Amino acid sequence: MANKELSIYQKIRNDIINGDLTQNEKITESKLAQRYHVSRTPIREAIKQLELEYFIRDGYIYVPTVEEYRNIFEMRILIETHAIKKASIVFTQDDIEELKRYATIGDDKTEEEIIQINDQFHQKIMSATKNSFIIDTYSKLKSYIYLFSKTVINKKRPGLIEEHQKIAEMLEKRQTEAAIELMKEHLLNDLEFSLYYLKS
Amino acid sequence: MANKELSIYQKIRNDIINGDLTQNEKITESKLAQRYHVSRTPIREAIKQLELEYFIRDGYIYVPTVEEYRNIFEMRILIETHAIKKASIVFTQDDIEELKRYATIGDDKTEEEIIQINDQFHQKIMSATKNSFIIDTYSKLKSYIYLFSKTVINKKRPGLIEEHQKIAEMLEKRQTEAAIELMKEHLLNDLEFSLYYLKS
DNA sequence: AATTTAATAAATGTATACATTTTATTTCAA
DNA sequence: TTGAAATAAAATGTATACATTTATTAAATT
Repeated sequence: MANKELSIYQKIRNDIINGDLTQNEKITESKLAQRYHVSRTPIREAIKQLELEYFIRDGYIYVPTVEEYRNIFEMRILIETHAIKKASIVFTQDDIEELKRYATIGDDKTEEEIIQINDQFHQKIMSATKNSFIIDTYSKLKSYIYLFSKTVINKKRPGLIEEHQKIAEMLEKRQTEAAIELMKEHLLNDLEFSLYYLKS
Repeated sequence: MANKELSIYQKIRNDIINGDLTQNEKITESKLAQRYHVSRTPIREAIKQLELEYFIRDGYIYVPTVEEYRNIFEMRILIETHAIKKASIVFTQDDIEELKRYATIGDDKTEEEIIQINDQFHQKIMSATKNSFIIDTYSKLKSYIYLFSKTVINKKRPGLIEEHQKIAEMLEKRQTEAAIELMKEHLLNDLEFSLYYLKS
């Protein structure tokens, strides 16, 4: 699986997502350095990044409570509805076509590929802001977005693709408010569906 | 001036704000290490933090263009209007009273004290979100918020205090939409006023 | 002279030793 | 036993040496 090429950051993140690094265990630089056979220096960089993305906090793997997961999504909804508003103003028909392509997924695709395509859908909408600071903030949620996307795809959440298509349609018709509402619902559906599985 | 207690991060940030570290100059770890008489290790941490706050980018001091300053404020407005919406729902009269105190500034205060009190005003509103992720995102703008606040206070922007008071009033009357609009205007006024001085 | 290639220098990345601080453990007095 | 003080251990912070990558300069060929 070409694991050699993964950065330390990615390895640790994967191990957290897959539960190989257990919660409640104190994270120390030395322990991780041993585990991944590198010195403390690159471990530190990785921890910094993971703290930034709310995966590690105060030396522990951070497992959000349900309430905190809702907070993460409150933030995501705030950002993405803002982007939708912009998109409905600035997107050309070409942009809409591109978006629609990301909302159509052949059944020959692997799980990881579907995650990527769904990500492109949301990323495309974010691009409408033309605001690197906002896009950057969105990116800091990407570890959680990935975690949720993984769950949603793996457990085959019903309605997922259709919701993306509907959002694209409403943008095409310039029905801003409807598009905003659909996006909000879409994200909340992802949240509730995933919570059901993440709680266990 | 008890400069000894400032962290490297704060020293570098101050030097950027005061123009002692000039734009267009390539930032290298070694150079800064020499300048501040420490090793590269703590310099790296500081640079990381300043990159996070958009003060350094790609090895250079990042001086936003006017358009980019507007983008920073677009983000700030998005966050703070969201907070205002929440505040107008959840703030008790006690909260409002506290807010009003931050909107009243005696003329015995130093510039730095006024900056602090104004910050408390905005921070109090942010607290209404009860969302640590959103508050954290707001905090990442704090270096710029500080820079703008410094300008606005130092150049004595007219209307500043009155705007804070009006916002508190509208919250008290639970006039959500009006409060949102006032906050938006307030921030845009800060922006435009400061741009006038920062452009030179 | 211009453009590619080689050589050099300088930057960042990484490992490691040492310093300082924080946390855990032991010892002793009440 | 409980709790405070002393000690030990372990963690993070810092400095520094070395490795690797990237950028710069010099050389060489067309």
